[in-house]
Amino acid sequence: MNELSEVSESKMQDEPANWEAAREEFIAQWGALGSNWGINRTMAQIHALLMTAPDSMYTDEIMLRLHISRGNANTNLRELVGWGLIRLVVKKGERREYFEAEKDVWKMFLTIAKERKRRELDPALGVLKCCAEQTKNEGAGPGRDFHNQMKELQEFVEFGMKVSDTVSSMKHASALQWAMRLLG
Amino acid sequence: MNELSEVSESKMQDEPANWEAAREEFIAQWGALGSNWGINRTMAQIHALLMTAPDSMYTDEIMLRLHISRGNANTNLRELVGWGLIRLVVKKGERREYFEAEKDVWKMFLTIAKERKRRELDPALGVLKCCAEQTKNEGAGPGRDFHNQMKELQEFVEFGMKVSDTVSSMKHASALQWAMRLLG
DNA sequence: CTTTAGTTTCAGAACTATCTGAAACTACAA
DNA sequence: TTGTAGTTTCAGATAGTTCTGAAACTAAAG
Repeated sequence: MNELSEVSESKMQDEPANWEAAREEFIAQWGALGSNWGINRTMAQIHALLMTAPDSMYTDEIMLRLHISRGNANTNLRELVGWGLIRLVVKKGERREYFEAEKDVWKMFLTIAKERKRRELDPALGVLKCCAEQTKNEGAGPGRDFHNQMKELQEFVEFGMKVSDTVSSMKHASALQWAMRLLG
Repeated sequence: MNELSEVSESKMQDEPANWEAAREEFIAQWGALGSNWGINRTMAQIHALLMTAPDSMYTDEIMLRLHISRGNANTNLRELVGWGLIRLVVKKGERREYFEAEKDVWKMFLTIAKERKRRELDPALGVLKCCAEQTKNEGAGPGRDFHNQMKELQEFVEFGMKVSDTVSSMKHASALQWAMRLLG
């Protein structure tokens, strides 16, 4: 907050790795946050590392930097590729595989939203549909109430999914425009 | 799917606890889903149980029904009250505390959205702000790139929070109307 | 075919989150 | 004050998740 004064000098050349301190912090914290997000720590850390990497990196660099084992690095890199949050790059004349993160914030958001929908909404919808179906012939009374409740929840979830799909299909610009109208 | 035929007979009176089978299923599955949602299983199960309960219930009933210990029941009931997903009811002339769930879907959604924002967005924003602040004097180069990236993420998260707040402050009806416009 | 650099797998270790059960506590009533 | 019904707490047990390290595997190059 009050660093305005002491920071501005001695900055440019003396400490080439200065921003690296902030980066280190970011990687560590982002990893911790991963837990609240249902993403495991290593996966979040690798993502943070690659997101902030000036150049693409290969497995051993990542292992070294984060002090993790080969197995762990491999599993989580693959998982991240699966999500679409990082991609594999092959460099001409090089045998080993490099990885780089998607840096576009909107694309990142879409990827995460899609995956969360798949993991959270889809299975919930399945359960609700099944329970509603099983009780569709209940007459008046608690059975009917239960059925109605399942139905209501089902419709709500379906509705949410439709909104999510609509937003997902928007280009960044039009989403922004739309949101501005909502907020303004 | 093809149960239309065999279900319709023998339904109304013979099996008074028929819908209970579907309810049992719902409770079990909802509990399992809790994991993907960052909510622990017991908490999700208690919530499912109370959501589908015709009447309010007290601790011992819940313990019995879900086969959980008193400590566990107590902790998770308190947690649910904390979230605002269930509330404590005191019955005239009765000493013990009863619990009942909020059944309005929209209110439920708002409650969950608010809590998730608090647990997922707020801390992330903190990290981003801190990292952006620390590097605000970086000149051109990787340090500046890092700063810009943190800034971009920060703005995106803040934007998301604003949208979320706006939607949260809407009445169910107007939210619906707004969403229809988006979808239609 | 053999060597070498790199990738993948997996059993068990380490760690984390959740749950139990029993004891301590609270507060009302006799 | 003592008894009783109900609530809360918490140390240790259990279950679930993630990580390690080493061995098996793959494929390019000699």
